[in-house]
Amino acid sequence: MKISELSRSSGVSLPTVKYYLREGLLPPGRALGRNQAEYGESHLRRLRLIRALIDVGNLSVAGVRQVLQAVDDAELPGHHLLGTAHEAIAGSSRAERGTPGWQAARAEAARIVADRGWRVHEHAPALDQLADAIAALRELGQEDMLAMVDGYAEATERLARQEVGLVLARGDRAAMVEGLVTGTVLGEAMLTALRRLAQEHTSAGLTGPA
Amino acid sequence: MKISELSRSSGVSLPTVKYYLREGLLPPGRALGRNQAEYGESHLRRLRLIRALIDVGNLSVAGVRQVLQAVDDAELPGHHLLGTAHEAIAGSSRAERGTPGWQAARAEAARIVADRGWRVHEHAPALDQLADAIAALRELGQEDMLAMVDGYAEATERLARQEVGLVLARGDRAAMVEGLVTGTVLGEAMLTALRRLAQEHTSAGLTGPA
DNA sequence: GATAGTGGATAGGAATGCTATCCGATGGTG
DNA sequence: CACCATCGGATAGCATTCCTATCCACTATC
Repeated sequence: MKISELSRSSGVSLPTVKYYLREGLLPPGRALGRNQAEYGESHLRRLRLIRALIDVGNLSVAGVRQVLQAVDDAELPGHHLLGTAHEAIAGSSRAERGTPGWQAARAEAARIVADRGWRVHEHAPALDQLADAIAALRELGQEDMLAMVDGYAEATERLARQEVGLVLARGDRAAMVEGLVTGTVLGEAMLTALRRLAQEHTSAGLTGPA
Repeated sequence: MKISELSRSSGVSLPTVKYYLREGLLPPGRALGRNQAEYGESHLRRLRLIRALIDVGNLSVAGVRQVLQAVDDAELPGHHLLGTAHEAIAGSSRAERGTPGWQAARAEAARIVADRGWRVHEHAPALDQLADAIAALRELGQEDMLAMVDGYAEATERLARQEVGLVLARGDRAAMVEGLVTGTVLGEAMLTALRRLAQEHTSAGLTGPA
């Protein structure tokens, strides 16, 4: 198919498709001439993945590129792909790191993980994010909220087992890789949406009107 | 304290403090003269909250303003405050809504919530976000990931009970309001960070090296 | 009474994510 | 085989967001 059809059937405007091509999110089509190229189903599929990551996953264009490069790297072990996805999701935190308070929070994050017996990369971006949140709670004098950490950890551990199991249940590597990325990013979107709904339901039941 | 001291002790640059004042995130200080004003502990506290919402919670300045207005509205019932916080977090989704596929996903989201017996506002932004994720998964041919929804819902329901309980355990309204906001926003940050760590641990155990 | 700092206003700037326009080449259409 | 839409490729512009810089007249303080 030509670029205009790719644009039409994906719902992404033509200038935007060109932009994604420029940015290397979308691989170039098969060149038919100096100014003609053909795009296939894989391009359409890729375009949909890009939109899902940007629209639903709130990834930046740079983050998407990072993820897709990892997806396309056939050599990369699945485990590293997950790390790449996490880095891309994480984006660049604006939080102040390096202050004594943050360092303490960071150590606390490492201890929480170690106490659970979780083996994670010591430079995992999620450790820093956890430290960001802990440091912020302490700074705001909301340390009682830290009591939730255990509950969060237990819940996420159980969920991670299901998620990883689901991805591994797929046969081939390509499907697993896509499942890993979508599961990580879109799963997070589902989880946070459901959390908000559960909060609303619970708080309505306890504090709101009938 | 004067504005420069407020800037110094909060770690927020002076032009940025002025910017937050302009934007109405930070209430003006008590005017001492034509060009002097005094700021108190409450300003420092508010400034820290602003930074936490922006840095850790990834809220936009507009979202922070929305949340803070609700926080300051002493009349607003707690339940509505939660809704405001959710709206501010949600931001403006770029996802395509209104397509038949999305409408179906939206109906599915409503059914999931109804099946659980959750009573939520029918226009809750989180319902749309859930629909965004469901629609994206379907469009990408990853419907097997939808099997996770039950697990997510159950986990978030249990967590929400703990969270709401924790906030209600506080005595006065002001503390509850702040706890609600920080619990919603920073709790989400903690939950997602822990989810990533749990995923990394689990996937390492199953697919990675010892 | 110099000087540093103040509130207030306005302008500038970097990053992000597109969108618009121009170009010359080409492909299908009649 | 002429024509006009469309193509790829490139460059420029634009809207938004979140600050940052500069200027100003004034004032508290040393």
